[in-house]
Amino acid sequence: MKMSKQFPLNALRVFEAAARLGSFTRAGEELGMTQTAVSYQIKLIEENVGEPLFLRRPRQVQLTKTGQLLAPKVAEAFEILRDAMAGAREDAETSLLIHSTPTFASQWLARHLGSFQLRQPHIAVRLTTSETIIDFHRETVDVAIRSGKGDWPGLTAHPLMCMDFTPMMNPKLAEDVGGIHTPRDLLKLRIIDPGDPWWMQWFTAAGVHDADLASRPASRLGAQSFEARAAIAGQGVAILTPEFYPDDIALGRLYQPFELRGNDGHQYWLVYQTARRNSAKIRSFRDWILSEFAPSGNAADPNTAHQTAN
Amino acid sequence: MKMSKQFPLNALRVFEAAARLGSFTRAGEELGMTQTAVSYQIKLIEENVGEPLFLRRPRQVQLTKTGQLLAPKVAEAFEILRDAMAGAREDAETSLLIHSTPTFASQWLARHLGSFQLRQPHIAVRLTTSETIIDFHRETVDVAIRSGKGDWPGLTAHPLMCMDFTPMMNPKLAEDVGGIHTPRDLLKLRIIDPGDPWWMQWFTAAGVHDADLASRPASRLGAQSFEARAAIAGQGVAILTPEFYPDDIALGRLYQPFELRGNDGHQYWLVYQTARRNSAKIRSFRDWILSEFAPSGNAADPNTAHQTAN
DNA sequence: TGCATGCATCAAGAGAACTTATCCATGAAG
DNA sequence: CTTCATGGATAAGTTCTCTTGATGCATGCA
Repeated sequence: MKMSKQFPLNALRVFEAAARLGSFTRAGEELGMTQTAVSYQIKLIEENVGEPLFLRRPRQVQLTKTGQLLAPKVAEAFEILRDAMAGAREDAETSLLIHSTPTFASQWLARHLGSFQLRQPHIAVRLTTSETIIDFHRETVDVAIRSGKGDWPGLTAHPLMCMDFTPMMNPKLAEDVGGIHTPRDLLKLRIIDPGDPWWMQWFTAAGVHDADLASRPASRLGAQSFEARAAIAGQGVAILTPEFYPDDIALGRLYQPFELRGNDGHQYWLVYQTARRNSAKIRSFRDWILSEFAPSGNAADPNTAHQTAN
Repeated sequence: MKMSKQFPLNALRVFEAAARLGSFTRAGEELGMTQTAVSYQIKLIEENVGEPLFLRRPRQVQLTKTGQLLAPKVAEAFEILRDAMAGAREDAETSLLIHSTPTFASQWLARHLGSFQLRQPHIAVRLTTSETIIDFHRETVDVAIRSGKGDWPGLTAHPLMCMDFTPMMNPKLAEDVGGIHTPRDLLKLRIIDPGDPWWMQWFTAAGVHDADLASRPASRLGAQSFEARAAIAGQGVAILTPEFYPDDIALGRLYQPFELRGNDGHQYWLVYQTARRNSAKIRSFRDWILSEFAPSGNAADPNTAHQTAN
C-alpha cells in the first residue's frame, strides 16, 4: 500500500486551512486551488479517518467533534514544519562555508574577508583550511579556493590569481652578503625549502642550470606562509608568490631581487558546485571575490569561469 | 504558483525517513517506494531549501549542517501528525453518538443499552435526545432513532418497532370504577392528554364515534413516558405503546384493557447516513439493535432497510 | 581485480490531483 | 415570497507529479 494513502499529507494541509478558515472556498483561495479540490481532499482525509470531520452547513462548514480534536494538533505540526523550513532556508542563506588552502587563507582571505562581511553583513562566514583538496561530496562546504588547473568535473572554477613565484628575502640579509645582483648570488644564502620544485624551475628560467639544490639541507615548512615568515626573519631566501606579501614588501621586510617570475601553469581558483551556481550566497561571494581581483575599478566578469562537465 | 511547490510536504516525509535511516534505499523500503523516488524527492526539497541536505558519500548519505538542523524538527512535526491521526481514528472508532426521541430513549434504550456496551466495551456511547428530528448535516451524530415512515433522503432506515397504541391504566383505577368492560367505559375516567390524535383514532376503531374529547381539560405532558407515569400513578387512562412498559405490566401497575391497537402508519426506525453504512461502529450498533428486535433467536436481517435516494 | 552496495540519471508511464462545468440548497434581500 | 448570492457536491476530463525500471558510476570489501 502506498504511504500517501495511509497518511494523506496534502489532505492534512488542506484540512488545516479549511478548519482555520471555516470555509472550503476560502481555504482553496489561500492554497491556490479550487474549492472543488479542497472538497476532494477533505473527503480523502475523512475516508482515511473513517468519520466526517466537517458538518456541511448551508453557507459554512463546521468541525465535528473529531475534527475539533484533530485540527489544533495538525495546526501545531504544520507550524513546526513551517518554522523548520524557514530555519533551514535562513541557515542556507546566511551561512557561508568557505574552504581554502592555508596559505591563501592566511595571506589573502584573512586580510580581505572583512570587506565581504561588510558588504554582506547578514552572512555568517565560516572558514576552514586544509592542504588537501576537499571533496564537495564529502564535506559541507559552499565554496572553495584551490590551486590547480581549473579542470574539476562538476565544478565551476573562476581564476583568481596566478601562482607566480620568485625568490624573496629580507633586504638586510642581502646587504649582509654584499647585495644580490645576479641569480647566482642567491646560492650564497640559505635556501628555504630547496626541495621545492619551484626553485629548480626558477633557476632554470634565470639561466642557472647548475644549482645544486638537492645537496642542501631540507627545510620544508609545509606552507608558503611559514616560509615567508622565515624569510622575513632573515633566515634565508624563499621562493614565494609576491602578491601575498604586499605589507611586508611595503614595510621593507621582504623584497624581490629579480623581476623574473616563474609559473608552473597552476593558479588559484574559486570553485563551487556548478549545480549550485544560482545560490544567492555563492553568487554574492563569487561576485565579491572576482571584483577584488578584477583590474581596479572594473567589475569582474563571471564568464571567465571554467565549467568542467561531470 | 502551486502550494505543493512552496511547501513540499511529501518530500519532507521522505526526508524525515532518509535522515533517520541514513540511507535513501532504506527510506524507500520503509515508505514503500523506490530509491529513485527518494532521490527525486530529496532533490526537490534541497532545491526548495536552496542547499544540499545530504552529503552523498559512497555507501551512505550523511546530513549536512542544514540537514541536521532540519531533521529533528521535521521528525517532531510528523510525530505530532501521526499522533493526531491516530487519535482521530481512535475517536472515530470508539465513540458512538446516538440521538433518539426522549420516549424511546427512556423507555427502551435506557433499559437495553447496557447489553450493547457489554458487547462492545471499547465503544463509548453518548446519547442525546430531542423531540425534533435532527439533521445529520447539522449535528455530530452517528446514528439516530426516529419515528416516521422511513423515507428520509440520503439516509438508511431500519424498522425497529411499530408505534402501536392502546389505552393503558393502573388496574386499581379500573376496579374503582367497577371495571372496564367496553371501550365506552373509559370515558368514565380522566383521559390523559385527550388532545392526542391517537385517542380519536383508537375510539373510532373501537366503534365509539361520539367521544367528546375536545371538551375535556387538556393535560399534555409532552412525552409519552410522562403520560405513562401519570397512568401508573392512577391519575387516569393514557394511550400508550405497550412494548415500552413490559416491567410495569409485569408488576401489575399498568394494564391494557382491550386487545385493540391503533396504528397511524408510523414506526420507530434506526437511521444513519447511507454514505457511512460501512463504519464499524455504526455497523455494530445496527447489528445489535436489530438483533434485539428480531424474533428471538434469529439474527436480524439488515436487508429490511429502507434506503431513500438523495 | 571482481563483486556488492548505494546513489544519480533518464525516459516512459500510471495515477493522483486539480480544473471546468454544472447542480443544488440555503439564507438574505427586494 | 420570489430572486439572487453564497458555498458546497458531483462528474468528467486534463495536467503533471511522482513512480518505475533500466542503466551507470563510484566505492569498499573479499
